Amino acid sequence: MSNRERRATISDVAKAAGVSTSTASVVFSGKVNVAEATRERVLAAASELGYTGPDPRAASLRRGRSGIVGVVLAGHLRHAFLDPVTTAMMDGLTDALADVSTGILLLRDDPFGGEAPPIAEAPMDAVVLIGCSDRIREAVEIVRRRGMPAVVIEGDGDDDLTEISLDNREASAMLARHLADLGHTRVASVALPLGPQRLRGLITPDRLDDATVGVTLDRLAGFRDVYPDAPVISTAGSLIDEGLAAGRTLLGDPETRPTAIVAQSDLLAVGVIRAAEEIGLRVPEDLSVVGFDGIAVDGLGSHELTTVVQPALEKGRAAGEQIARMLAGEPGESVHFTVQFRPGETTAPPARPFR
Amino acid sequence: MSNRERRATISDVAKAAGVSTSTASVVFSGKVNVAEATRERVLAAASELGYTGPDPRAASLRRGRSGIVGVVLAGHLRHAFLDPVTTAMMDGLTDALADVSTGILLLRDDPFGGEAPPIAEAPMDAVVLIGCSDRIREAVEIVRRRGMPAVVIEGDGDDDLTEISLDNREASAMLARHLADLGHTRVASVALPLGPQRLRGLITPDRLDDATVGVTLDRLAGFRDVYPDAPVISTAGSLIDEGLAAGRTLLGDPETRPTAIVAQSDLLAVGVIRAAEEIGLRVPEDLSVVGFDGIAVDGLGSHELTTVVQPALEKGRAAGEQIARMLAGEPGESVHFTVQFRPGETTAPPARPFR
DNA sequence: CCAGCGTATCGAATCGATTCGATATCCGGC
DNA sequence: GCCGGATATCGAATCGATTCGATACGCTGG
Repeated sequence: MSNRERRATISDVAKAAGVSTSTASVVFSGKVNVAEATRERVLAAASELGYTGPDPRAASLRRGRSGIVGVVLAGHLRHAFLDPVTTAMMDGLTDALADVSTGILLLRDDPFGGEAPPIAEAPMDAVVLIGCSDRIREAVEIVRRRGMPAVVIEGDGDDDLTEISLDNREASAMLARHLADLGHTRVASVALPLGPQRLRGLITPDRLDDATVGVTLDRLAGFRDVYPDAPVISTAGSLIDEGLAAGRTLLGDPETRPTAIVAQSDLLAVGVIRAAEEIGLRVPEDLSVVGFDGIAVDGLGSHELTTVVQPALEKGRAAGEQIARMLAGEPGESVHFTVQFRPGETTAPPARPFR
Repeated sequence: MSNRERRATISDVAKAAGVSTSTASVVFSGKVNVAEATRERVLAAASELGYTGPDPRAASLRRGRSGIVGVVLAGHLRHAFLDPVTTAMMDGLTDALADVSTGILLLRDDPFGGEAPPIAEAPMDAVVLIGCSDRIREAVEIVRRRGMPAVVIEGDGDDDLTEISLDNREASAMLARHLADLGHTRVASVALPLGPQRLRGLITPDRLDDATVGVTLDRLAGFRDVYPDAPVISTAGSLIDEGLAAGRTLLGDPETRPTAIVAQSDLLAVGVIRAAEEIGLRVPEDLSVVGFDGIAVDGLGSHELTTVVQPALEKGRAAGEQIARMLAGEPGESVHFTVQFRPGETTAPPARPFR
């Protein structure tokens, strides 16, 4: 009711109930037995005074825990959440963290070099870093200095931090080999962004040198293990529209047109297939396409794409579990996941075996 | 370096630098002038001791602010972020909040009646409630008692809380009238969920009584303003696949088939169009379809759908701005937004004007 | 009837910073 | 040479809870 008055504190409640603040405190935290009568008296006093429970700010100072786990996503939020893999990971993460945290703090990885980045001054107990740009590296350094547990998902781990990884290279090689086994020799690839600038276009050796996104590089390396000299186009993100644009470029010239395309994500693959359909190519008869991720996308019956399924939800969950462990004082353990090949209906032997 | 030792505090730093803790404090907060020499001495001592800046927990207790704004989304996270409107709002929100907050705390609106809901014990300065179920009502109550500013986006506001709203009813009526003007008399609608159970199927009067989602009801009311008796099917969410399923149901029987369908979201509309195409109906010749939202969806050239465009980003931004105002001590003001009609190529006069 | 034990409550220290009024220092001006 | 007024620094109170060792009390068993 009272608007401008100071809010009641636990010692006000204690006083009103005729007990010590310590007793009042345990009534709320429940960590110690309290006589039923006392408990009721305190609760009554609390509701009398409009006390809504311990101030989380004070509690977190005293306990040294705020119950908040931060998540840093590479790139802008809107962009990140467009990716089904990211959302699935977030889902697994929140799930695994439910017991140990009240919520997930979404941190912008500040593009502006403003005084202090949020990651340096947010009241959190631990951090999960998802995706990886050069900025992440910096973030890891800050977090480490602050002495809080951190888990990196799909970052380029150099040293001893806990990370959740995927066999990107092997998986990509497996997909490429699948195409090679079918007899494809003229193959191209559509890649995820190479760096924070998200430049589109053919990947050249010097662009590779500047690249910072580990996932892209690993998947590319796997592809190149099988097709060392094949052309690769980078995109601005894992989007159907990006795959469409890249597909148009790759398929534009009938002379140089590949017979198969390895897309670094399912969404890109869908875009490539659209591009093929646009110009009258049939998939898989005229063009084979493989993706990566194995996610179900709304509006696309998900059963046809030949791809590898990555355990996105489990990755998030694993990250959450490691955070929970580390908060409990145990050391974190890196976890490595493996994809599963899922044959679909978008690959077939090339129409006119080349050569 | 030291692993198990107590972390350095600001008074350690002050001692090492030979100044008072108050001086050391202002070196970090920058709120008061400090002589350059002193500042450097303190900074040197800090880095010497591995001090990484004031503990956010302590700071937030003292200041009474944690710099965190909570966001409660109806339903599960994964689901919420699938909706482009939600992500756009989040974008606007984080944007407007950048100055006043270090990050957005994603709160689950706990499905389990576990002791204390996160919203009651998270250390945040204000809350934004998005979407509206009955649970939100409860949440508002808690937040109000805790005395923190709150803004509701598209909730069913009863009393004096600050809310961001949209002219859902008028907009829907406008769309329906557009169809009426074209001559459609046999019209149906595909609605968003009515309640947290997200039941699919024909909406009956008694189902309406139990409905809790304001947006759905408002859009439905607008539609019924023009077509009072038309059939309406509810879906489990704003998804292409849901629109597809509903479309199949509505269009299944050639006898009762409508000549136009009002979908309560663009994604639903896309699904309906797919359903029409499946059974060989042409849009708009055989079936007119209108949507709602006016968002650009990846993978769908967005230029054809007849719809209304809602300022999703601005809604989020407005919410953020109101939060910022309220945190500055000014009273919050509700903001009402208006959609804009965007004619597309999915509506036309009915093929055989009925009757 | 008393020793011994378990349970409920209490006191006081502590978490780590921020902030404001007070004090010290230094300068120019008269 | 002294006073008024900036400017920089300091002291101490305070934010609101949690926690642990100590105390008081009631009960059981010998």
